[in-house]
Amino acid sequence: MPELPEIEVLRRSLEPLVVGTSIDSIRVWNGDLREPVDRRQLGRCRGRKILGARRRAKYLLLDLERGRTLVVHLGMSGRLTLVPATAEREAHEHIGLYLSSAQRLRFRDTRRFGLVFALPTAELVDDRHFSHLGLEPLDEGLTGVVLQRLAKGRRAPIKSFLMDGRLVVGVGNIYAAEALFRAGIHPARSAARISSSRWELLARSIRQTLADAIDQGGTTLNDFADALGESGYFKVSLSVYDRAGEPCRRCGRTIRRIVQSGRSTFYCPGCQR
DNA sequence: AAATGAACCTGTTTGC
DNA sequence: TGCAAACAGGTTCATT
Repeated sequence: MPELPEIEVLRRSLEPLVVGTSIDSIRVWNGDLREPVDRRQLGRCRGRKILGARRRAKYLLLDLERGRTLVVHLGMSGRLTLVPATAEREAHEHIGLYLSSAQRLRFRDTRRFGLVFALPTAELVDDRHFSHLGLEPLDEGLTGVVLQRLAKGRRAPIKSFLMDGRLVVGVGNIYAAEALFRAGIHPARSAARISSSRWELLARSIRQTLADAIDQGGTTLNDFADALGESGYFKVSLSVYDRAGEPCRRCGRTIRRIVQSGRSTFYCPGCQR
């Protein structure tokens, strides 16, 4: 479900609800995720107050008292929602964080591509999950000039470039397609063969697309929801993603679906060159 | 080094 | 109707 906008929406919805509460206890019903849950390490979060909620790439970071950070990644199908502490365990609910507010932060992930772990806050930047990550697209550092420099010598398609987390983070399959549509760039075009002016346009398009999606609560295709279970509305604004066979809203040509690196790509043959 | 495909999972949709 | 194949928002590893 989740690309940068969805995680950011989750972060913003969660922050006012949990900051200031303490983690009273932690229950791991099923520690079988992308990496096995380290119950011991997670247990060290117990008794600590939640000080803030940050985001890095598609990771949600809950900063705790005394220098620890709880990290959550939703993978493809993960959800993190706040429910009453007494709520029944639901199907595929892996972990419950019982808070001092008598609520439970429920992590559930059907496909188990997600992650939950904790570590000293100071070790975050050097941790293997974070140390190789690229630019945050909403930061000032993401400019056409910088992107073009990163693309030097890369002949892979621009869509693969955008989805490579070592270069730019947070842009997944939906928003790569949408940003390229907005910039009028064909997804199969080699990254090395994009002009300076189009790199500037693309940088702005990425930022605008993500910002718009955040404003509309993210994209709910099947089951994305914020901390209170609310769906996002950006789906109705999608220009190309999952619209194969339908007419382009801008030029009327039929949206196409191709496969790149094993993932579906959607684009308009009229608007994107 | 860069690029591609497969793998990790379960649930839902599609097509014969 | 039933069954099997295809497909799904991500990341990482192995192989060219």
